[in-house]
Amino acid sequence: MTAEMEAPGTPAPTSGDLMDKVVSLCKRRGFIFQSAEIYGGFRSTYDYGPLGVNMLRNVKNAWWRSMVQLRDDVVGIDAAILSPPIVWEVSGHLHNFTDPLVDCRNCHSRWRADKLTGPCPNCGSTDFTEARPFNLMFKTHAGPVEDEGTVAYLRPETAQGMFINFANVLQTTRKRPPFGIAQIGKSFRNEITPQNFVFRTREFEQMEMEYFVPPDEGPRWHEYWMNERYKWYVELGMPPEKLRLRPHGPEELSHYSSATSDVEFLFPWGWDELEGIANRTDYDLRRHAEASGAHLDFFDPATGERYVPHVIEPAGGVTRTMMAFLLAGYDEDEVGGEARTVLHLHHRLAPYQVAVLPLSRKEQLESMSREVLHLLQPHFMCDYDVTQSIGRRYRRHDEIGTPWCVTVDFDSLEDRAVTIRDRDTTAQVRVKVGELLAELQARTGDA
RNA sequence: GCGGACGUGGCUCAGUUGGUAGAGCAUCACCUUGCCAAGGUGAGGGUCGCGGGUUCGAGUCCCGUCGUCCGCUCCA
Repeated sequence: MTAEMEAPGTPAPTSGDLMDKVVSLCKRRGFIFQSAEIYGGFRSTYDYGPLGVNMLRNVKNAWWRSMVQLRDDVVGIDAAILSPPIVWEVSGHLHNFTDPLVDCRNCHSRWRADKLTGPCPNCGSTDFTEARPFNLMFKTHAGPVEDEGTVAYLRPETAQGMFINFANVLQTTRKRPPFGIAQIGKSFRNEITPQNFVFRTREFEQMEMEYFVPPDEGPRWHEYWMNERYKWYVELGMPPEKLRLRPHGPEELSHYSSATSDVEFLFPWGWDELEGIANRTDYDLRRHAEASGAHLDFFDPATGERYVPHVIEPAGGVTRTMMAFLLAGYDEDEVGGEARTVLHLHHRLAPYQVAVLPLSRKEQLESMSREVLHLLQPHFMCDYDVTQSIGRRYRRHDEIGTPWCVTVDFDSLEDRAVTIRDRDTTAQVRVKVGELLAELQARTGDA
């Protein structure tokens, strides 16, 4: 595919209330709740409910599967969230994540003090508030005494965990460039303005991979990972017309990057970032090697060369990815003249893959249904629902994206067969219980 | 943090010039039906975000606070 060049923030042709509908669905069905809601809520924090936690986990598993499990050149780690100030001094975050900010008392606009040389560009006033340093990192104290010596930071990105463990991983895995270290975990940024539901929150979860390559191969691998990452979303059912790759302009680049491209999704408010693929060059390894004295380079016995690898980093947000799939999958259509809400989610992302439904509450049906449930549970995330009519239960599962419903009816007691009902087509197929698992596994397309 | 709008049961909302809370949907139970949100009966659920003030009396007026949305900001 080719990268499009449209400006960010292009208005989306999506209906304005799609966002409201998805947010409402999330709350109503138990995907996402506002945190500390019974106390009036706590800004920018969200709790994931019984359905949300499944989907969130599925997003992470799908990423891990594609980035680690299916590759022989990438290994995973899980590094600490608490970290000493030196890590962030060296990484540049202590400096570059700190902005001195002033407010114009006249027009109430906000400016960066270090970039403001004269009067307010907005209104010409010179009446500013005092400059206050605003650091995006959460600071805390590790240990019983709160003094300068105990300062610790919550990581604002997971990436540094990979850099400071570079030598450890190299030594223990016998990997050699090109190879990668992947990590999924929480990061924290004290954003001035969290926004758009779970799109930008102060506590968030990242999926990052640092891919270490010989210095002259950076651009080639950058291109490679842009394409790989784009394909990942498409494979999970993201419509290509709602996805694009957008290269950053020179002025947009973060302090560590020589080139960055974003995978963007067409959110209801416009194109916005799901994932950034950055060429971090040798910036981080070199800085940490200098500051720590550790050898963060690679000796290639074949050529006799020693070099500091360059790093290509695909870094995605877990919660905004989940949100994008919810928005892309949300649909309202008609079945038999009745309106229904349906979430077209890839089976690997849906909170439940299968719902087992006895046609009625008769003892024998329930008993056989539980037998079917226990047959499927080791292989699929399953729900079991006996309440109210079968039609209502189909609609409930349409709304939360369950791809397949398995219904046990009165004939099942005689012929040992059940009905598989498909979410997208509502088509039904009769299958013997003995062949049910194989049939469902075939439908996933997963070998 | 600043400016603007808003905050009533799980959801969507109604509550008239201040007089002591309603509807639809949803949920649950029973009956009925037996493959696409059917019907009947009944039930649970709200100190109207929270705190204070004015008043004989506040969901309705005033102040503060928390939260949501839109702008300034940012990037997973």
